[in-house]
Amino acid sequence: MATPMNSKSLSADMPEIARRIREAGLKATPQRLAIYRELLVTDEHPTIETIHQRVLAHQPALPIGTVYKTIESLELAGLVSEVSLPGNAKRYDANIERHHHLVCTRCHRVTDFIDPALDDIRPAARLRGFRATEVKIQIIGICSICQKSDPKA
Amino acid sequence: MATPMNSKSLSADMPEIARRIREAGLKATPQRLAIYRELLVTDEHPTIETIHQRVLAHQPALPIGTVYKTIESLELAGLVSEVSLPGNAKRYDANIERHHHLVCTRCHRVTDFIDPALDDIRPAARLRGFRATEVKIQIIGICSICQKSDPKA
DNA sequence: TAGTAGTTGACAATATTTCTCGATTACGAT
DNA sequence: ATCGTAATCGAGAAATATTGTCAACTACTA
Repeated sequence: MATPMNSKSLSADMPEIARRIREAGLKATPQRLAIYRELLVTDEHPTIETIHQRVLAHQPALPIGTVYKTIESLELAGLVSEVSLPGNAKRYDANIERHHHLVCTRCHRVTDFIDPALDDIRPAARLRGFRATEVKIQIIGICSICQKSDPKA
Repeated sequence: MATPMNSKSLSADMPEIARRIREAGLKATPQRLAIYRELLVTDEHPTIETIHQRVLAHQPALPIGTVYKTIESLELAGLVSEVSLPGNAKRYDANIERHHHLVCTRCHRVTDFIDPALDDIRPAARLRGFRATEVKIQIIGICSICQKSDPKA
């Protein structure tokens, strides 16, 4: 399999972003391009609130309701996925590759983590009729940055 | 290892529930007993709203704010844990044993799933300094009940 | 270039969670 | 058994997060 174009390489490539949106059956409006782009250029799994603040830097006066609706349509189209994490607000991710998450309990940063070995997990025999389509793994712990800042805690 | 007392066996054993609460350093108030009990007798990972409705059957006029505060204190005491799942409201679980979750995308039921083999997952070498303390696994798919009601979808 | 379905903007409404503070209560110490 | 006290509860306001409504607008198709 060829290396898929990753998120970062898309950061300034608006025509490519527009193409993806149209390919998914959605209209390529400037609001959608800007919002989708914010999700593509970050790996921080931002909330709607954070996405909104960042898009405002480029698109003044974009109402937050539009961010909600846009994320919803991107999610239905399969371009974006909700990430279930502790906390009040939902978080979103434009990384469609199969990947897992490292969750730091101290700084709450969530890092993407790709490991094909984990993808092979198939506890099928024990699932008593459950037909699994996907496995999501969260590794909870302390990230390297937090360990350095206070190694013993 | 002896079989731990599971949640179901506690369902009507209020003295034992009170003992656990005191052991965790909390006062054993009637409200707390009722709320903690609701979480112990179900495996449905209910929301605060659902817990509130169920407790109301036994304790009329209990305000929902008290449910929020009680769940928070139980969580801080380590008796209850938040379960991160898709959806708007947080969900809670009194099952402290190490376990994972089967998430049905059709009926949204979440079933506990214990598999010691999965507990051995240690992707340490690839984690570049991340110190893992816990692995949470969600198996996403279609549960057996939903498969029967519409096998091909 | 016009028609149309899909989308946006403005804002109301609802849902979820946290906070404040005076009243009450569980529990250890008398 | 009663008291003192810190923890907890009850009531309700407030803050935060999300969804809904609908008229105006616009990207895309023909």
